[in-house]
Amino acid sequence: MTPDAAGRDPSSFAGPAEPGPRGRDGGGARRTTQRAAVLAALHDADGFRTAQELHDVLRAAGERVGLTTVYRSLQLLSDTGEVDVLLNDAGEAMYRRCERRGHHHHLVCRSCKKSVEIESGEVERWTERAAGEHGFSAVTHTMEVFGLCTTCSPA
Amino acid sequence: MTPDAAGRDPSSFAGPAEPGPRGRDGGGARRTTQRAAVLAALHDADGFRTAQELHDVLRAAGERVGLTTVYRSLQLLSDTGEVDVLLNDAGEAMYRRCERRGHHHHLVCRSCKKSVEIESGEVERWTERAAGEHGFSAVTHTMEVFGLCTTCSPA
DNA sequence: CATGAAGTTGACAATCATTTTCGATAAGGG
DNA sequence: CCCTTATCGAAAATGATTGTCAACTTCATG
Ligand SMILES: [Zn+2]
Ligand SMILES: [Zn+2]
Ligand SMILES: [Zn+2]
Ligand SMILES: [Zn+2]
Repeated sequence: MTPDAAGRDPSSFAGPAEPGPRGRDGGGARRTTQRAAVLAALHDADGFRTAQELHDVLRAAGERVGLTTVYRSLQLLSDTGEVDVLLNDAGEAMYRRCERRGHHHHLVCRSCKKSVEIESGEVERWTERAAGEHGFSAVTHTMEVFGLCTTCSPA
Repeated sequence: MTPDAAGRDPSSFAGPAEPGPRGRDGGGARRTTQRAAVLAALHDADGFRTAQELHDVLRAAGERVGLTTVYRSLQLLSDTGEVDVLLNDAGEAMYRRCERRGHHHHLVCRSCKKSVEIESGEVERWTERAAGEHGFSAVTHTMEVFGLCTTCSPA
């Protein structure tokens, strides 16, 4: 399966995208055309995309990139925090290049997958407090908001 | 009040992944030992469990229940809202029989998976407002809080 | 510019949770 | 008890994601 879709937290449950960058860069990250292509495709999309969708786009655009590489690049990018990941209903990972660097959430269109980055100290504070009241520590959370964007909204 | 049915499958991110309404009505829901066993096992657990974990428990208890049936029963139970579902890091579905019937969230122990049901009008209100400000309609959301419960907390 | 070590790639096989198949079985109304 | 039909469940299928590993780049160095 997916040992860790987000590239962290070896335990069973999901955790949010924690900012804690590991020592990283043990070796040198090379600049390859494939990796650049993936990032570019990701940049063109204004919504979340699955690895396979990105692969299709790349192939359609004439790029010679293997599906395996797309997966690896996305994994890498999400590890370094350059792209955000979220699991859809089917449990499939979807990626998106985000503007904000720190912790934030998303408002995603159920139809076109377009998304807006949102932030909420309110929610952050609430989760901390709620967890604390129950004696839980090392608190993290996940949260995604779905809906229909203006263009996809009926009538 | 929450316009949406609230439940547990709000996201509905993957459009065509909708298998459609189960074999609803048309006949009668029969009382089978297997289905009862699954519900019982679910009742005994005080935390979220995967279909396979539940199957293992049942088999270990001597129950003769097939994995397929466990999956089907859980699907059925979640459809009727009798159990809650959430996806873990690996995108695997985990189920739990909840006390609360309406929309609520969970505080889950990353280690033992024990969980507490929590509710928050604050968060509900916030998501509605945030989505509205961006022109999104038919808003739904997902949110889970993870941490370490008192017994699993180190030192 | 040549070279080699180490990071990368990609076709293909392997995983593995979940679903589908479909003949066998059990539930329950008449 | 009988018959219709929901349900089982073993096995095969599905499908996203990962592992494999030989061939291939990148890039620092001479
Ligand atoms: Zn849209
Ligand atoms: Zn947050
Ligand atoms: Zn615990
Ligand atoms: Zn809520």
